[in-house]
Amino acid sequence: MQNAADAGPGPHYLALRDHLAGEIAQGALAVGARLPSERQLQLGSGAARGTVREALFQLEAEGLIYRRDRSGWYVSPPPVVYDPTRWAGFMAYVAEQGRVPTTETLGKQSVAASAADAAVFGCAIGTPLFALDRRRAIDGRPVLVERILVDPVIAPDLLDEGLDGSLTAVLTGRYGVRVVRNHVEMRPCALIKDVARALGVASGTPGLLVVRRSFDAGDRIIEYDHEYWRHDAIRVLVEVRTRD
Amino acid sequence: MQNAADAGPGPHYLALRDHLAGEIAQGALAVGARLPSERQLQLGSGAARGTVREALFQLEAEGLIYRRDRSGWYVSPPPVVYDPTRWAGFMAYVAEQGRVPTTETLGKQSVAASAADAAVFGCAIGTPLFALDRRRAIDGRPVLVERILVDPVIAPDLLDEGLDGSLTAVLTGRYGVRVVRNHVEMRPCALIKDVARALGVASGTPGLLVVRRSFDAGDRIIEYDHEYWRHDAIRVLVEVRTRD
DNA sequence: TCACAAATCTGGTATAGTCCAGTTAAGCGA
DNA sequence: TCGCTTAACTGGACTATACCAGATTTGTGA
Repeated sequence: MQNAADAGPGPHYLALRDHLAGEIAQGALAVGARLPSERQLQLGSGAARGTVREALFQLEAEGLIYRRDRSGWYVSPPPVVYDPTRWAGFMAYVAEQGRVPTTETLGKQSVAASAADAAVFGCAIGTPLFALDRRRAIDGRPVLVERILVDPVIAPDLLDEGLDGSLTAVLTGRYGVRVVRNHVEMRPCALIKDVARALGVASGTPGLLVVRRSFDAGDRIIEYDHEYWRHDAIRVLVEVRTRD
Repeated sequence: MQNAADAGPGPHYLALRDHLAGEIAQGALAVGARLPSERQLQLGSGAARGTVREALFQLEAEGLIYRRDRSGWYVSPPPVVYDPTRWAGFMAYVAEQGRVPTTETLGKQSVAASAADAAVFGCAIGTPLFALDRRRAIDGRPVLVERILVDPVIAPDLLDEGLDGSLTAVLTGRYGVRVVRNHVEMRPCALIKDVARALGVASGTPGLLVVRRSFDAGDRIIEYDHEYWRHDAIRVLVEVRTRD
């Protein structure tokens, strides 16, 4: 009854959402700024903490804010634009947009192909595959974790390489592989378990799963990649000429 | 302490999530089936209702289940695959996948161009534009609402046409327009207000916003379309040859 | 048999706490 | 001034209720 967070007819949490969204849009809360704590918002709005959190979840779902566990809620930086029809690696297209990309290798190992993997690689279940786990950040903020599977036949010594840069560059330069076709699939998902931990987000945070397969001229699969993105870090853009 | 919904070390709601996800995967809960009510799950799992809902929200975020307001939670049907590089309209690609598409016109009117609209159409703010609001469903379940803006110069009598089918067909057949380029942008969003109401979902449900602009050979904008999708109804797939 | 009214069930919203485990900042001693 | 300990703070998880309004079902009367 005392501030902007009531007014409207709808639920309280939506009114608080609108209020905060307005402050972000007007710049009263700048990019990267920390919002007042949940308990402060609670006092300010007169709502219960659960209601305040409801409003914050909403803003999070829209990509306007994000949380840092036990630290606070922050205004999200703008997303990077990802164009699946362009064959540029993460390091390239993030830098192109004036942001600072970094890559960190979390692990590299040989794993046995699961049933799903085997179907993709056209091999038997249990066949050894190289698995590369990486975490990538933009301006120091982790935005995705990925697992890339590569057939050892294609790159026998891959695990000995430095893989904190562009994997594609390694495959092309060291092994002479040429990717000519890309198959990209996207769907919303929830970030849970290892993925959530690696990104420093709460389990259950919404995300975007990008599954990418690249093939060479002989239609041999080169990379099979699962990327788990923070949903607010990416915007997909496709520009195409009509083919009919 | 009495059923599968405890066990693990993590939070209770994740354990319950895993339990339900398992039942869906195994087919114990079939597509379209209704889950037990929140209060029943509460009794079955021993958790508080808020905790049960937390698990349900998680599954919803992953696209496994959806809710019908004040009716219950249901297992989601499989998503349709949307390929932005193919120039096929909704009616076409949904039918292609063996599903039944329907379109319903919610309204058609002339509106004044907003600042954003004017930038896209290259016209002055306030210039009249045709706005078409539609709701589209798959197998009877509403999956998206859209607003399409069209320049009256291109299709002067558009508002008199029947628009429950393919708008593109009308523009092509009646006005001789030929789309040669498409610009598609996607980002996760929250479905709120009118959109949420039109889709019959709770305000705040996660969704996917698809913004589409189509141009003709003269690079004149033909359609400017905002599609608000239920996030679990769509999967984006892009297949491209490398161009570098 | 059919139409309508009432009781019941369902999710939606909201309150008011509790306890926990990391983060962060304050304070103090060397 | 620097480094460490400690206290305060923050979000995460959870419980236990309560009331509402729309959806659904049940029951009843015509």
